[in-house]
Amino acid sequence: MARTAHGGRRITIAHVAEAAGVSRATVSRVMNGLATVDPEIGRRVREAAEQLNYSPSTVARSLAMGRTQTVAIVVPDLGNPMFQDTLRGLSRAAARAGYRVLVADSAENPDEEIILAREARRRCDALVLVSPRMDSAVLGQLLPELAPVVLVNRESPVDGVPSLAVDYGAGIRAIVSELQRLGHRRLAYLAGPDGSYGNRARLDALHHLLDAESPEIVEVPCGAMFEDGYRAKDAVLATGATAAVCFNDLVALGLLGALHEAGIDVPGRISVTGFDGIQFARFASPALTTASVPQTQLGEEAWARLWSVLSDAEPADDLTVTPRLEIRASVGPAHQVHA
Amino acid sequence: MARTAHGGRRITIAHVAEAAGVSRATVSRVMNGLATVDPEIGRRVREAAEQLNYSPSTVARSLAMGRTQTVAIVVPDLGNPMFQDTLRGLSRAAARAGYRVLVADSAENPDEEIILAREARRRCDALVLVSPRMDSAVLGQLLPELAPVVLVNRESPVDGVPSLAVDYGAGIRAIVSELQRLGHRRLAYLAGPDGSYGNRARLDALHHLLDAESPEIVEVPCGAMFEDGYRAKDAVLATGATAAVCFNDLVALGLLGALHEAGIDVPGRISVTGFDGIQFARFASPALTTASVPQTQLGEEAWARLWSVLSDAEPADDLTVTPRLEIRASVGPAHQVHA
DNA sequence: TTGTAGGCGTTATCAT
DNA sequence: ATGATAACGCCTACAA
Repeated sequence: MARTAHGGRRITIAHVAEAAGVSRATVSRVMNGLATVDPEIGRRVREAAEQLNYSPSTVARSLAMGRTQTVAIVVPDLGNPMFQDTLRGLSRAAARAGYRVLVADSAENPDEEIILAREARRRCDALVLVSPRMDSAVLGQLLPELAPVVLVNRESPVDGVPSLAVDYGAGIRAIVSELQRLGHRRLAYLAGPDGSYGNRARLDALHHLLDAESPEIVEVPCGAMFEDGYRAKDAVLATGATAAVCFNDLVALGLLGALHEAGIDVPGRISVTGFDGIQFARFASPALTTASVPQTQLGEEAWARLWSVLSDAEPADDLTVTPRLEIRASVGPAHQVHA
Repeated sequence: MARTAHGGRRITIAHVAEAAGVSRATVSRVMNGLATVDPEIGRRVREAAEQLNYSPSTVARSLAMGRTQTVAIVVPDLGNPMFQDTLRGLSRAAARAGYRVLVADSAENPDEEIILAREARRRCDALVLVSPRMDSAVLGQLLPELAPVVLVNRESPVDGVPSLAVDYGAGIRAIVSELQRLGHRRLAYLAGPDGSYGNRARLDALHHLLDAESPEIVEVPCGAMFEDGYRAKDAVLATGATAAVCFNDLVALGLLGALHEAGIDVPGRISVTGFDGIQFARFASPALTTASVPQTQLGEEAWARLWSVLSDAEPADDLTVTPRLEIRASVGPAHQVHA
C-alpha cells in the first residue's frame, strides 16, 4: 500500500459520499451540477459537503478529465510594462472562463525561454508565448510541439499557429511622417536589442522610406530599457539629429530624463518619440509622443485564440494590429541646426 | 471502461517501460534519478524515453506526490507597478527552486479576492496574498484556511501567518521631515483609497507628528491611480499648501502631469512627493522624491517564507521593511505664500 | 435516478 | 536491483 507523504488527511469525495449515504458517483454528479439528481439527495450531499468543508481536488480532477483549466504565459521580463499589460488582459479574460494563468519569465534569456515554454506548456492546457528575441528558425522548430499555443507580438514562422502581430512598420512610418511634417530632416533611431523581432521590423521600415523627401536616419545602438535610453543621450546629441525616434517608451523616457537633467529643451532643441504607448508615456513631462499598441487587448485576443482551440470552435483569424499615433508634447517643429 | 475526451494519445510511462523492456517502476526511478539503477538499464530507459519523446505528466505526479510545485499569488491589480515587482521577485525566486507561479488579479475587488484566494490556494501548494483593502476581521477569518500563506504589504491580524510588512509611518515621517527642513509649513496629503491598510497607516503617522514645529496637514481625498492624482490638481492648489504628499507614486506622477500642463512650476511653486519608489519615479520630470519600498525583494522574501514552510525548515522571522527616502528634484524650498 | 468499477499517469511499498 | 501492485482523488460508461 502506498503511503504518500501527505500530512493531514484531506477530505475526499469518499468522505462526503459516506456522510450523505450515497455513492461517490452521486457526489461527483451533484458537485458538477450534472444529470438529474434527486433534489432531496442533492440537498443531503451539499449539506454533507458543506459540513465537512469539502472541496474537490483540482489535481485529481485534472488527471481524470485530461485538462487543467490553466494556461501559461512566457514573457522575457515581468518587469516590463508592455508584457504586464498582456498578462493582465490574458489573466482577466481567462478568469472569466474559469481558467487560471501560470507565469514564467525568462529574465530576457531566449535560451531559457525554450525550456520554460516546454515546461510551462506541460503543466497547462495551452500556452501564450511572447518571445521577441527567439530566432525564427528555432521558433519554427519549437512551436509545433507546444500547440495549442498563440504567439504574441510577432508573426509565426510556421503555419497553423495563431499569432497576434503588431505592424511595427506602420507605427514607425506614422512617427516619421509626423516628424517630417514638423520639418525634421535628420532623425536618430535609438535601436532596440540585437535579434529583436520588433527592432528588425522597425529598422526595415526605416530603411524603406521611399519618399524622396524622407528624413535621413542615423542609427544609434541602444537597447530596450530606461537605462539604455538614459545613457544614449550624448550619442544622440552627437548625431546632430533634431529628433530622436526611440525603440520603445522605456528608452524614450530614459532619454527624456537625461535630457531634462542636462537642461536640454524638449521639444525645443530636440523632439523625442517612443513606441508601445505604455501608461506612463502620457504622464511624462513633456508627455511622450508614441505609437500606441493595445497590449491588454492583445492579451484578451490571445485568450480568445486559445479558447477557440480548447473548445474546438471556429479558429479565430490571425490579427495584426496597427499602432495608433499619439501625438503629445514631446515633439515639435525642428529647430534650426547651427552647424 | 472510461473513455475520457483526450484527443491524441499521450505517451506515458507505460510506453517507455514497454519499449525499454522494464517495469514502470524502474522507469520512474530512472526519470527521478532515484536509488541505484543498473547503469545499462538506465541507459536503455533514457534512450527509450528520448526516442518516444516522453515527458512525465506533472498532473499525475502531483496527484501521486500530493504537491503541485506551484504557488499562487493574488493581487488587486496586475497593472500596478508595485505588484508587478512583487510578482517578478516571487516568480524568479520560486523558479530557482523549480516552482511555478499562478497569478490571479481581483480587479481591485476585495470580495473577489476572498474567492480567488481560496480557489488559487486549492490549486497550489501555497499562497502569497497581497490584499491592502481587505477588512482585517475578514482577513483574520480567512487566513487560517489558506495556510501555508504569506501576507505581503501588511501585518497579519492573526498569529502564525508570516507577513512582510512595510513601515509606512516611517516613510511618511521621513518625507514630512524633509519637507519641514525645506521650510514647508502646510502640506496637502493626497489620500489613498478608503479602507486601504497602507492609507490608514500613512494617515495615522500624519496625525501623530508630535513635533511642535510639524507642518499642518490638509487631507485631500484622492485615490491610488494616475488619473486620481491628475484630477486632484485643483483641489491641491486650493489648499494653499506648498507641498503635496501623495499616497503613492502613481498619484504623484498624475499630479505632476496636471501641474506641468497647467504651467505650474515644480518644485518652485509646489513640491511633490510620492511613495513606493516605482521605476518610473526616477525618470519623471522633475524626478520624483519618494519613499522607496523594495517590492521585488518582498516578493523574494515571500518565496523564502513559503519555502521554509513547504520544506518544514526553520520558519523565517516576519519582516518589516523601512522605506528609503529618495530625495529628487520634485521637492525644493517652500515658496512664499502670497495669501 | 443511482451504484459499480475501471481508468487517468504517477509514485512508493513490499516482495522477489 | 527490479517488478507487481496499491494508492493518489476524481470522472464516467455502463449496468441495475
